[in-house]
Amino acid sequence: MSFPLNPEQQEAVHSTKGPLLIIAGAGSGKTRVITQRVVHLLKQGLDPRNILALTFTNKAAKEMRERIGEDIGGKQARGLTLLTFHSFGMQILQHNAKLLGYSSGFSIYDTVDGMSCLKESAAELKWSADFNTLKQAQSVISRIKTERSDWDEESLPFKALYEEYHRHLKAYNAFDFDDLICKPVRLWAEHPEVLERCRQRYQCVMVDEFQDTSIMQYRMLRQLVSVHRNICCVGDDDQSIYSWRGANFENIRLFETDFPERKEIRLERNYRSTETILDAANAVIRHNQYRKDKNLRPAEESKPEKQDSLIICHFPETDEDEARFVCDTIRKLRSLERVKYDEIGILVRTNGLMRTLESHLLEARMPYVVSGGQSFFQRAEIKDLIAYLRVLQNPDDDVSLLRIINKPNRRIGPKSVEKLRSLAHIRSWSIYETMRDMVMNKDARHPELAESCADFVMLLEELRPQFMSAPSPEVSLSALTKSLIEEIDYWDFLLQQFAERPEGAKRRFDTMQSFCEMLKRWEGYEGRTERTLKSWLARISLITRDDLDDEAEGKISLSTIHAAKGLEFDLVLLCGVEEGLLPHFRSQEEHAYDEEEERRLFYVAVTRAKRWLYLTSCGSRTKNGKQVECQASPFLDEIPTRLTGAEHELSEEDSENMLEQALANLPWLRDSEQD
DNA sequence: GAGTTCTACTTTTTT
DNA sequence: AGTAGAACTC
Repeated sequence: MSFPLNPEQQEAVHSTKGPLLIIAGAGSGKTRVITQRVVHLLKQGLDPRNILALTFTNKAAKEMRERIGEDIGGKQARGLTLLTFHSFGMQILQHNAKLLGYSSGFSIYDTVDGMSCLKESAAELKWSADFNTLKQAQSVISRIKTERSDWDEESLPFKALYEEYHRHLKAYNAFDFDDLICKPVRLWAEHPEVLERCRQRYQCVMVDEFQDTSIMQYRMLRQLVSVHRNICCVGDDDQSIYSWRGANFENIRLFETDFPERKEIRLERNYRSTETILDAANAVIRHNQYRKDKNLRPAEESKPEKQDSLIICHFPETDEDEARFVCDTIRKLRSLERVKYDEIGILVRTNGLMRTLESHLLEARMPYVVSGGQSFFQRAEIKDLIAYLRVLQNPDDDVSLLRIINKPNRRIGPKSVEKLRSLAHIRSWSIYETMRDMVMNKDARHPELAESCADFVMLLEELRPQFMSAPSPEVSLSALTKSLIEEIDYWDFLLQQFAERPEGAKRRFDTMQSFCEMLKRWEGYEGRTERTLKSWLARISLITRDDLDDEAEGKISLSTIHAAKGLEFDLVLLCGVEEGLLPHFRSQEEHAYDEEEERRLFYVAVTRAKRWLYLTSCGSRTKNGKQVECQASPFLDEIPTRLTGAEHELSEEDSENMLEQALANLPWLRDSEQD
């Protein structure tokens, strides 16, 4: 990737005034352009404090920060604001919490926390809502808050619940994910002086993955830059795969109308993939109607020494065969083409498909990492631990408090909780305040309740000052957290819970230990300015996936297509290219647009491949324990047949080559290390 | 209030 | 298949 910038890229980097829209096809060196542009701005003498760069994932932010650091040195980039949209929103809220009637130690609720809050709100309204209705309510509320839809017949019945939910959030001093965007927008509208300060500061704004912005995020941007209009958005409508969480790729068109004076640059030279793969990708995406027309073409400079391989479509009988085929292919290409493990990506549409693949990789002793899937921070034991920390930071957080009130068992069961709740309600206090008052004032009316709450209250009262004054030279947060785990004897609690399977308890306990290790590393990081509990909580509440993929080196990536966006591999194996999976059947019921999104997903998967692309589609697969018949995905037919080949049996020559390679690889003969 | 057994259903994707 | 929640028993 050390080619000089091509003319379009040059232009993008050097256009620093006024609105700029960069349509960047897959593999067109987008990240490089953004980082170079930042570097260029800095070299022009712009104060890094005046630059705001927004991304969608922590991973992207991290990568960009590293690349800028490499180019210009971290020191010169200090003060640069390079954040995810959500972190940016959170920062604004932290600085202005008071104006919204919050305090700055607020909690941030993920979907699960939000659901418990919603449940309580429903109970408050005497709704006997079942889980599915609540799920629906949650998605309606989110749609409203991202401005995907307005109140209509479908959502209106939930309006009372919506309001109650927000009353609860506020009482708990908590925000949900969507609040991190929509509250700052409202804050700016109601307090122009706050907006003005931001405008003054951020003279130059850049947005990555612009096609993933929601309408609310777009409004946020527009508010921010409407005066100086120095905004650069980089995106690719063909890679918009997040509309289910509010992404609105039409924002690209909105941008064109709102900023008629914009400059528009297209990056269509692809530095990543072989011509075969590009042809396939172009052919597929052409079937989409709602898109900006573009065509990826190979960059002239790109490597003629690499020969083009056909795209292999393979149709195994079952998912077991598919997994076996994946392992065989990896073995073969490693041997014949010397593909390295970390240049291999196995992509799937749904997390559910990973299990079989994983077990075969394990059996074949192939090193791999999974990205996507349940995050470290969503595991029950970690959520418990975080709930403790949150309650210490923010005692009004009833949701977190209730999560741990009886973990480990303190004889505060549903009955007691109900009582506490009604007492709290009467006085409009938080549950913690209610408990504390009861214990401290030896409430004679509820002796048993006060009795059972006493230890818990005393524990928290004792811990809070310690945590609040940490870190001090003597005590670190991580040490405190470790002792917290001891104090509550979580280990014992786990043993009880996993009486039958002590390994399960062990695993969970280890997870908690690694949480402490992470905290320790975070604390130890020298560039850190704030090491308080508050900032740690803020930091981790926006990490949903493990962006901390430390040890991906030398390992195969097993990933959902969504999680693979932005990555590239020499060899991509896309599994489960089946009707109902890709396109996913849930998408077929709804809008016509959704078929296009599924196609974009397929397109994203295809364009991850640099040299070899394998697509598999099974005759049947095990789903939820039962064997289900499968049909090949219609998307497969959109790849011109001249580009595809069926997988052939290994020829004699291949086998010989493989044997030869294997021998050459024997440790005592090998002279050069690989992987 | 805690522990046990049974049922139902899950996940499409993630900040 | 595995888990979470509900119902049921002590």
